[in-house]
Amino acid sequence: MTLADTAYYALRRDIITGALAPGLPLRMAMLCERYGMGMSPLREALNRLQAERLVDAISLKGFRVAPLSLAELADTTQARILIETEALRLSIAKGGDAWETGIVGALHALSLQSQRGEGAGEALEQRHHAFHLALIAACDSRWLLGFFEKLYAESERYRTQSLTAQRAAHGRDIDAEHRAMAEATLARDSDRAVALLAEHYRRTEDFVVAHFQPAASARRA
Amino acid sequence: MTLADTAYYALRRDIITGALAPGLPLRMAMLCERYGMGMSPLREALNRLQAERLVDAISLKGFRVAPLSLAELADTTQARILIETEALRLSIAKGGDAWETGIVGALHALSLQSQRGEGAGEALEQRHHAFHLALIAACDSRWLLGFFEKLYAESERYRTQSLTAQRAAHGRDIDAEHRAMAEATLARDSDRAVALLAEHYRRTEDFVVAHFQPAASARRA
DNA sequence: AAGCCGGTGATTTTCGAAAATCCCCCTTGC
DNA sequence: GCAAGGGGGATTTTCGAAAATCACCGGCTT
Repeated sequence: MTLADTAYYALRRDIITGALAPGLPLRMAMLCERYGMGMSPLREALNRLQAERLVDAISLKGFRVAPLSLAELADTTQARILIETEALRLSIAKGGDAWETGIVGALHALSLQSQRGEGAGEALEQRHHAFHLALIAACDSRWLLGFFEKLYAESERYRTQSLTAQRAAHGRDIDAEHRAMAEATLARDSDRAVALLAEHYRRTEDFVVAHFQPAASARRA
Repeated sequence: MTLADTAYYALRRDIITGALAPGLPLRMAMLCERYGMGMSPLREALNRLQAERLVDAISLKGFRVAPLSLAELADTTQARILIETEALRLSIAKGGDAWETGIVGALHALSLQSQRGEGAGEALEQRHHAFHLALIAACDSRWLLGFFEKLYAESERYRTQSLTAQRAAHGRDIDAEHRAMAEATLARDSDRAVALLAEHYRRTEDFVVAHFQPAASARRA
């Protein structure tokens, strides 16, 4: 893996987790120090992230972490439901044994980690992503899967801004929602699976809206 | 505008028009010569294009123009219909006078250029893009508009591969299709507008499939 | 006192060379 | 004859400095 790839993944993670706050100006000198490399690989990584809308670039004024806003969150959720419900329908129509197996496995791994409690945030997030990917993995569309990844990353940024996503549990059993989705999907009940998925995302949006800290977004810079 | 931006737009155009053939390896020395700049801005442009799937990058082996295939074309068309039909429905629901005005104007400009005949390929393409954008301009979703741009670019690559897109006219009146779409849209008849749009894209796909020259894709390199 | 102009320092952008890596072909050994 | 190993050249990747641009501040004019 090249340094540019390393920089890309590191920056991506730091932006999604919020280690680099929304709106933060990304000065080259600071980034060189932080990631221990020259500016060439960093600039390449930033250009990729710009195309994914995780950073903004302004000509001759450099880069900054893309800011967050509730209006953008609504758009993201809406797009996400559109993409993933279609991908889920396609998967249900086309998926075979390997796909079903992947869902069952991902759900189990997610459930284990989720009961394990507070400490394991990083792994929990990874398994949550793996589960949602498993659901739509058989859709057989590079475009839909690519859009899914971008939208998932953007959604995750909002979730981490909401009180460190501490147990979204407020009157909500997320494990049960995941189980219900998996069940409807494996039963090849497209309409029910799609409805559950959309509802899942709408609730997540509501939770984020309720706990969103606009202060977390740095000023325009 | 920075050199990197210049390189980005120039490369993007050359890839979409086919001036840089699908599959062609993009050697830095060749690109420096062709675009008259050093490699830093070129590499930044290539990284952006990679995120848009117009070029492939393989670690330590450089970049190449993303290859085309009929399987990918089917996926692109399917994704395009999903995105644009939703964006069209939203636009019809939300659009105001400015939006309607934009459609009428874009349709007129397109029609003028299209009757003007063979010579004006570049301008025709630009107006064709402007028309399709005008239809969905009121959807008020950055994500959907962004996806539209990527999918449009990819579709355009296939169209230019098909016999220089010479008058797709084979038993087809494209102007009439555009007029019908605009009419249904302005009448706020979502279902009919969406059906016409989807049919428009399916026919374009069929035309491309019929005239596609697989030889045009350079070998794996 | 308010507004405009110019200079200085900070920052981004770009270049060209150095370092690292890969590809191809030739040699060598079995 | 064929596979494995190695060397030379081509290519990508990375660095650090130079060039270009911007932002801020103080002074000057009105």
